[in-house]
Amino acid sequence: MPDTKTNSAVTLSKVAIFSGLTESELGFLAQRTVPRHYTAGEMVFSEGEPCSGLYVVDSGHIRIFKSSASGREQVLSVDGPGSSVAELPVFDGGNYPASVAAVDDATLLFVSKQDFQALCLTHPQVALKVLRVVGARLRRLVGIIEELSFTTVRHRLASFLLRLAQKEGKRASGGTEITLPASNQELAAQIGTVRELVSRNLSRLQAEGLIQMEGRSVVIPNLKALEAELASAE
Amino acid sequence: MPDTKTNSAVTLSKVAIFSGLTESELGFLAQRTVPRHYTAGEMVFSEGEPCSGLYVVDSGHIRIFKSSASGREQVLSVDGPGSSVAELPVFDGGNYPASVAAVDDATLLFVSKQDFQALCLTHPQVALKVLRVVGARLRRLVGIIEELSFTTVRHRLASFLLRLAQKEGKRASGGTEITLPASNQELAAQIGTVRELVSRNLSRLQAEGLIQMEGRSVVIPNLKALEAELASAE
DNA sequence: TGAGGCCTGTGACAAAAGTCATCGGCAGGT
DNA sequence: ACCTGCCGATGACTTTTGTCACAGGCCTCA
Repeated sequence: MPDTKTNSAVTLSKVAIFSGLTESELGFLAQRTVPRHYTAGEMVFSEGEPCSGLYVVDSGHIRIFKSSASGREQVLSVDGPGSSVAELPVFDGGNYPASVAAVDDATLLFVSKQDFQALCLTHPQVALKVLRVVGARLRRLVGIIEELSFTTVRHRLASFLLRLAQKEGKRASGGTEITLPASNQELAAQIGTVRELVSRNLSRLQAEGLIQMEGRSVVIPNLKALEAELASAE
Repeated sequence: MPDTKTNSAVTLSKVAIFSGLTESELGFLAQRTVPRHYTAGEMVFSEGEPCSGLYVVDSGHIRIFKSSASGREQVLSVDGPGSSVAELPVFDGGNYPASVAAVDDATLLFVSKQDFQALCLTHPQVALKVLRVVGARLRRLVGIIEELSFTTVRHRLASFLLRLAQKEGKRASGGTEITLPASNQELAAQIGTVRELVSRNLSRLQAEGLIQMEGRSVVIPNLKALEAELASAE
């Protein structure tokens, strides 16, 4: 199937860590790539498993998360097309430090450890690109630690809403409109708490007039007012 | 001063990310290296500052930490000789994501961004080594997130004591002996809480017979018993 | 030697986080 | 149409965390 090959190359060219490669190099890599399809919620791999290679998101979204013995989850990152996953364990030889699952239906391209390491040795710029991507990842993790360590659930929720508004907020009648994650359970996992506290805090923010909810859609009438909330208890 | 040059080269050869370089390459790098001395508690750099290069610990120890507006601190890592610091911001061009200070009197070697990037391009293995080191760092951060998100102060404290026992515990009369960080304040920053809770929880562990304290030295009579504590509330 | 600084330990509280149980709504399947 | 399962909201309660205040020890420096 020649289609797979060319499609993969197109996808790869859009991936941050592979930008800058020539067309023939991309083609070479694409040949060694294995596309895998996942249905919503399906696991890609679990923490602790030995790492056999890295993945590139072709379509759909994935979530990287840790789970606790008691069933709680903490989301570390949600990534869409063009993102690479598990670049790091490929290098340090250890197991996957966290689990990854598909959020919606998704297609990932698998690149084996060997192929990728070889590529990095022959193309030093790739390694530098990886380092850049990993830098961003590290910053995000430090940000999560900072929030978990210093702030309250309310604060994290407000901050989450603002991030969402900034990334995908639409101007709507009376404010900025955003769409919450599918469930409060999921939102809770993303800000490091439990379902009930998300529910309560959302209600409270609404009661205070800082947000207006209607199902999963939320309108923020005044971004500044919500931001002020962050400063208050830092 | 010829001493500086050769000493630096000796130090550099012991640094994980530079292992594998030839002697002449190390010498070359050592020439471009600037040794800086810091007294206990002195800041090396603060989060948010633009990143001008990376540091290698020659002697002494440094702590990497975030601080909150209200004055609390969260330690991300404490590193000794042979560790490199801030490898990552060198690559992604951003500012330092956290602050670094000397724990005790320490000497660090400074390597400028330019020199280091050039080195990575001419020596691809260096970039791979950096990736390996960064992998370890990332794992540690994920571990911190996991603990902050899922566990209690008591749990984190027990886990901290066990880590310490494993790393530097000495067999002593009646158990394994370890030495706590200089102050409860510092210990609190390392496990993500406040001074008072550390004090209380240590007292409680002692009351329960899980540890015996005498000043800053702690004897753990039964490692298994303390480990059991971890499983209880995961 | 005495004042100030920094540390620990602790009681009293206040606030936040989390647990448990319940109710009602809304699907999806049989 | 009805059962079942998942989800959201919410009240009641417990546990954990964090804050404030204060007492006392130890050290240093003037």
